[in-house]
Amino acid sequence: VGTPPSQTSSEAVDAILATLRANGGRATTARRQLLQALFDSGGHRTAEDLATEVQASSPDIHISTVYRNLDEFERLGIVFHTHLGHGPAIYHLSSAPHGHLVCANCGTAIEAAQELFSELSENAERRFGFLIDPRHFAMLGCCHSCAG
Amino acid sequence: VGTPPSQTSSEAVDAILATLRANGGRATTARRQLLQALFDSGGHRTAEDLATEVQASSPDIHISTVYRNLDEFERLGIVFHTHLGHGPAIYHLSSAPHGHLVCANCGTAIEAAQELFSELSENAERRFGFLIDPRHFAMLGCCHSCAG
DNA sequence: TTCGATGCAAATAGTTTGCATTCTA
DNA sequence: TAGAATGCAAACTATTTGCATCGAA
Repeated sequence: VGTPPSQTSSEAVDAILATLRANGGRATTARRQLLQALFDSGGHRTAEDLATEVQASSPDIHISTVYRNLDEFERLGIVFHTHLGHGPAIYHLSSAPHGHLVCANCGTAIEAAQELFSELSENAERRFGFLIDPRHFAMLGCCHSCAG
Repeated sequence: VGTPPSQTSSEAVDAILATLRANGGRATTARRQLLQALFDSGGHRTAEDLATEVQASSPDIHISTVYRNLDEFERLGIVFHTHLGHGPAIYHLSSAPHGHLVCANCGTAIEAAQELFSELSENAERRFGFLIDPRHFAMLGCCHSCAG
């Protein structure tokens, strides 16, 4: 489910909906709006954030529909969810894979490209035969300004 | 709150209770039993596991008491909690700091010493001034046997 | 015109909180 | 005997599910 940079977000939404149809799914208003919200807000949004956003234009779209669609999109590899700490999961498009560094003190989240984790991945594979996926977790710690 | 290897677990429990008293806290049955359960089971237990364990000898100890005491112990640096994935947090004594590698497929958790993360920590500090604490998070991925 | 998707309400899991009571120091 | 800790019930947050209805293909 690639998203060539030349596409507008609405073209990208249409492309995803076409993929959905091809998989026996249906292109509904809720899905179109949710995808548009994901493209528009490009970042760390909770299911509730996204629900609020789509409800601005379609007030009847229920949060359970948002959850169901986010799950479905995730199953298809279109979105990803991460836990930045306690509290709600955050969702984003999976087009730009990255990990997160979250300050335990102030909550600031830094996006970190996968290659930051490459040595760790090599270590884990060599020692344990374990293949790390740095996208799923947030890494806690202390950010520059909180460390003072 | 060091725990010299020569101590028995019950001596270690007494030492922690003494620390608690020194901090204006009180040495209650619930706390003694909870600490003993933490020492006995040396590893990844949920609050509910620990409650069940202490309830074997003291059926009236409530899960909310367990949560309150785990929080208190954590504030004092005696225990640590981690999230291995969705579902309940797991608690352990903080004496042996380690991170976790959790298989997204089968759920197996590998304990990994902090030094596995040393290059990642250096990278994060150099690039973002971010000080990683690898204990708080679990690292998802795929274990040796699931990778096949 | 079928069956996938939705809205709603209710259930669920994990954890936290308010408050009267108990027990440690 | 003061006030820390407890037991209990109820609240709370994030998420999931059952079911009747709606709507896309």
